[in-house]
Amino acid sequence: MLDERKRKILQAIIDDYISTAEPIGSRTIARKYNLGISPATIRNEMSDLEMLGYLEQPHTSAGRIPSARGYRFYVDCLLSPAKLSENDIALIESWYKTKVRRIDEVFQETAKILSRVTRNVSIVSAPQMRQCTFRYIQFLPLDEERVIVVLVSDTGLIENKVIKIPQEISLEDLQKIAHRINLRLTGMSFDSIKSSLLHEIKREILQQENLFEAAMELLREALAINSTEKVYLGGTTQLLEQPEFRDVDKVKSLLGVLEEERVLCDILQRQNNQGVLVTIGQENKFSVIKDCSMVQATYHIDGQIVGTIAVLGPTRMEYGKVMAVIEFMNQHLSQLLNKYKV
Amino acid sequence: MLDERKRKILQAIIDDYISTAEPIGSRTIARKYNLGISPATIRNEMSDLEMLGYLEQPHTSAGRIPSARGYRFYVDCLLSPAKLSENDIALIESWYKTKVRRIDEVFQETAKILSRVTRNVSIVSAPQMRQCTFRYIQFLPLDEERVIVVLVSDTGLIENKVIKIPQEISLEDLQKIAHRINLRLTGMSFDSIKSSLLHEIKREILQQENLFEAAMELLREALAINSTEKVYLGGTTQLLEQPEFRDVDKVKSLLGVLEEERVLCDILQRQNNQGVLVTIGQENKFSVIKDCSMVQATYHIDGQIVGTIAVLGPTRMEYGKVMAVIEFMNQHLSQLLNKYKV
DNA sequence: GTTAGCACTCTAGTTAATAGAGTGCTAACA
DNA sequence: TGTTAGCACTCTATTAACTAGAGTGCTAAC
Repeated sequence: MLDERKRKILQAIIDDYISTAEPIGSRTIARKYNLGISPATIRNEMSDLEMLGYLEQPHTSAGRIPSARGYRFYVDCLLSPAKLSENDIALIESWYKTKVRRIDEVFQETAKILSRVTRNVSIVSAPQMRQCTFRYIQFLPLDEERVIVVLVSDTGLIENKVIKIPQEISLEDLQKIAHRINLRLTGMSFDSIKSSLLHEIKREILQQENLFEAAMELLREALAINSTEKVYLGGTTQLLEQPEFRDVDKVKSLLGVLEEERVLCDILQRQNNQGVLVTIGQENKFSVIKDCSMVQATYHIDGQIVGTIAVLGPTRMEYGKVMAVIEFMNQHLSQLLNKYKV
Repeated sequence: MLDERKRKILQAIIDDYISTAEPIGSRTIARKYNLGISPATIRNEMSDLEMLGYLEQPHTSAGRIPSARGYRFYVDCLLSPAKLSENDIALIESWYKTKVRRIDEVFQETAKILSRVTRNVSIVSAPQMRQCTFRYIQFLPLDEERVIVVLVSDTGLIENKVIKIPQEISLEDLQKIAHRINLRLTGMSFDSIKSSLLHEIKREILQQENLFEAAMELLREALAINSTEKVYLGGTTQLLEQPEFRDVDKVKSLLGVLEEERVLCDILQRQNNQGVLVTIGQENKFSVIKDCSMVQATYHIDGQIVGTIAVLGPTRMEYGKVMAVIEFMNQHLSQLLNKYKV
């Protein structure tokens, strides 16, 4: 659709704008990039590119900047698949190694690394337990009134919670109940453990005389552990580095949104294909980030979607690098999680 | 030291400055606060107050603003102990109630509430396990290569971690070891569990033939769980609301610091008395927050210091309200934690 | 001791002027 | 026909000059 020369000029403009954040004029292009044509010719081409919607002008006598459509074309057609630099890879791997591995630390650390390498805000959603498979439930003693419920998933996720128990139930009772529950639920996905099933188990335990009611309550509470999805955020400070966020009010509105965990979950779109997804400007559903771009990928365990990692920044983003980082980190994280898996 | 009239004027100026963030002139004071004296008189008094170091002038023809010393006097002598409004109390309690109680959620929630009510940044340090008492250690199965170590403290803190086990050790072996360890360590503070003691236990287990080496490694790893102190941060966005942080660079440097968990720990000073501690401007040891003030309190369980809650904001802070909130939340949190305690 | 009056100071905001970057058009050129 | 040089025109950002306003500090009167 675009001839070779237009592509080259568009690429030059976008590359330049990404690194300088300043509108680019025809002279600059002619000087910096040896395309063998004069500024005047470039001017004509730029005018065409603007007509076609790939560029826009902040005002008449300024240079051009890429439009959302320009970025889209850049990402889809102009970007050669970049490889991460040796340096970055080494950096990433060393960071991962230094930290002790508790599973939630892995996510926190991933968010941190992502933001440092890309110099943008990162969002990492942890696997939702509800998508995992039930492995077992266990009760540990705490005191006369309370026990610790430990819920373990197939993927090695562990949740614990302190809950009250009625006086009439002993720890031994609970452990018996846990045993029964485990027999019935092991291997099922948390999602498929519906209340109908719980009713069945309840009937079974009913024969175990009077403790069913309390026990059921307990179980329901225990299974409620995994209701909220966890999201890890990294490098919100990076926002302030970007010239497009020189304005405090802009930062404020964006940071405000990022603090809301629920909104974050919504922003991340679950997707099923393995690739890296780039959303540019208004393509985002949420108006707060309509002048931001997001690069995200979803990681899997055994083909099951478990979570998403993403980088959020201004539309003027180093797409090539960010995409490479996201891809690399995604693989890395998947590997790491598979180690934890049974 | 200051006569009644000077106090009244100083109080008026600081009150006004706290709410407006603008330098105050003598006319304004005369108009807003009915002190029964003319602007000229107030001017003289203000001049005195400046000489004494309680006020300062941004430039000759501007009004006066409080100095750090002025704030200090205000906090120490002028502030009548404020009570929280019914409204705020209701708000706080409703917030606490809505959330499910997992112990780390309590801290996260506390940070959030603190920042919302005070409209400032809040910092909450969680109890360090090392200051708590060992209750028991338990191993739960995960797969052939890994087990989950669960560490439970006296205060109801629970830590878990997935660790590798050498092939030659069975889960039963581990449980025996756990039993022995528990016999020896229960009731001791984590801090007092030194390597010398571990050596002793090692010798004991040694008789249990070949698994001591691996088991010790395991235990050491397990006990390392609680090495890092956890800090919860709330409402960093609130910073941007304050006019003193209109400047992006200021925000950047402060937010950058707040992202470093280690620095946060250092900023919070452990203190032994029960009261609320106010640190104003340069009184802070850390230069990054030298134009900030901090209000903090330390919460206890059984007289043991376990953690700190704090509010950080510009020196121009609603000290009265913030102090009241900190005090209230501190008590509230202590109660809550004592519920979790054995 | 308090107050009114007044000259003086400093800032923040407004206006005016200027330099610079960039465009678009026209006409010449290969 | 595509490319290029030249030039007038446009718009912004920066600087400089100016002004209004708020506030002080001093003096003299009450």
